[in-house]
Amino acid sequence: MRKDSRLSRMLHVLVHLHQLQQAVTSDQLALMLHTNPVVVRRTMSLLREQGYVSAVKGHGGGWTLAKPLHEITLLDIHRSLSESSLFTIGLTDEHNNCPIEKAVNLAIDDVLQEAEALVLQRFGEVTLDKLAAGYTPR
Amino acid sequence: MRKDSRLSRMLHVLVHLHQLQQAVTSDQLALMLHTNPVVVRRTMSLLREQGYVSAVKGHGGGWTLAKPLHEITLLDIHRSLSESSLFTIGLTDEHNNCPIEKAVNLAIDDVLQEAEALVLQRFGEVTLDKLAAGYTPR
DNA sequence: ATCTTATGTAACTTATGATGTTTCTTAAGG
DNA sequence: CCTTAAGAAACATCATAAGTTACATAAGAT
Repeated sequence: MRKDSRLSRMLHVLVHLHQLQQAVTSDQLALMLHTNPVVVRRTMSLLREQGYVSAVKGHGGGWTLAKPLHEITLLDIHRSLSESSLFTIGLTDEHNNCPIEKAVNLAIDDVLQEAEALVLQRFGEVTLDKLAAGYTPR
Repeated sequence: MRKDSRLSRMLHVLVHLHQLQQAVTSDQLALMLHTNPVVVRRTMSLLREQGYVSAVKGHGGGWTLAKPLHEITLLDIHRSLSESSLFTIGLTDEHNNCPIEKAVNLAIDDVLQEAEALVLQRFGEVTLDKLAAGYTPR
């Protein structure tokens, strides 16, 4: 299945924005991400809506951080980007009255919910300044 | 993103095969899953290759369990179906030499690997006879 | 032997959502 | 007024599970 690489891309962008300390245009970010400026604006605008970056039009404009890196976690960015599930596994809903289907879905969902909770907790523990400093795994 | 519901569907099928105690045709399973027999064969054949079910052609033929439910785990079926990742999140590989990209990917991958290990462990703990008996979450 | 029933399989279409692209509008500084 | 930037609409592309069509193959029934 096609992967959603927006989290990876946006984290990459945010740390660069911090290091550059000046407005960066969508065109420049697009070059950095090997994509095009419309994709950058589309994704960055989700972060702007949540107050993590701000955008300025016209000469000297572009994108800047609206919060310091240590106040932003992976979870913040993940939540800004996606309302959809973390997993490629889906449940079926073919029979509302089949106890076997219910048991199967319950068993799978039980595990996935536990795993999702773990991911969200871990994402919440990592602030972006740790990425700038060179992240070392647990 | 489109979900992969094959695990849910196949578990459902396997428990039904156990309860029916007789060969069930792809047409019958397709009715059960609200799909068509070719999709059933395509997916079931992955389980046949791993020895969890067997298929017989001709009159009275169809699919039967090749192992008792208590010898099959969710992990067994999951592994039979998918070589692809469990997560919708993907990493980027746009710059091999950017330390920030490396740190970002490492941070994300670290979390996802921990979560995947958890899922696989939990899947390995659940045998299919537990689903037949009415699964109760942990 | 032939017919019927079933799986096996190849080839193609569909659906979904991130990604990519084109084009135009709007805002702000020079 | 020109240039530079984001904002936004509309459409194309890509990958993959799912769906579909068509035909081949095997095994029991008659």
